[in-house]
Amino acid sequence: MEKEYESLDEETLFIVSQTFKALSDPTRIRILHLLSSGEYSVTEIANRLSLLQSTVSHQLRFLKNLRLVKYRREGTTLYYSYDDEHVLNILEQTIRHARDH
Amino acid sequence: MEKEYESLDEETLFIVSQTFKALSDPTRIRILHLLSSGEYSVTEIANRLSLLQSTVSHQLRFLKNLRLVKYRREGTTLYYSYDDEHVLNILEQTIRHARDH
DNA sequence: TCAATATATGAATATATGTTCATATTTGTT
DNA sequence: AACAAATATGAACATATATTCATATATTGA
Repeated sequence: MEKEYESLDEETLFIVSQTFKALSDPTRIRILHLLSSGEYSVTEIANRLSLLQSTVSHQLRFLKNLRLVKYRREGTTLYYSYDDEHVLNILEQTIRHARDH
Repeated sequence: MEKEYESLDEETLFIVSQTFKALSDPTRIRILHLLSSGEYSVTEIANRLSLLQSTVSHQLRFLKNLRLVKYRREGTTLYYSYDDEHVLNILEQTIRHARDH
């Protein structure tokens, strides 16, 4: 029934907490959820979600550092998309779980 | 391939962010991970994880408010255990994911 | 090279959060 | 009622965090 307890090493603890921290902010959740439907430029994300360009850029940097998103350049425009299917699955799974209240 | 985008309502966003916030702190992760192996009293949790009783109590209240843990009384002792299998699964899944670095 | 567009950056601010200390509360025992 | 044991609570503090504003950087085209 219950699993064997194995204490968590520092590194695992850090990675896990960072991952969930990324998913704990409403703005980042909205950005990641939008990216689950395709790729969007910074400006598009800002417009779609009614956020300042600066806010989006800051949060994308955060997500980029954790390798949760990636981008592709086209001229002066950067198209962002998700880069961690596992984490995105967890997010979408939790959204569904939250929706059936 | 990509899922249809459906904007998140306030309530869903709140629940999801709160859930991940619970999982974003190392202390709470350690407590929940310990509870995944059985039920423990506040003092036992504090001793096992080398935390102050007060710290554990505060964090357990946090987790209790989100209904992630529950307790059972036996005299003056409260035995805590997890109360949300779905969230615990997500945590354990992410720990495994983080471990194979 | 200049202008226009898209994005990034840094400082400032306000707010949220985790831990600690001291103490209160609750329950059971004598 | 008095005491001990287990847990909860509240205030204080230090730190982390998200957003905003102003500005910098980078790319393209004329």
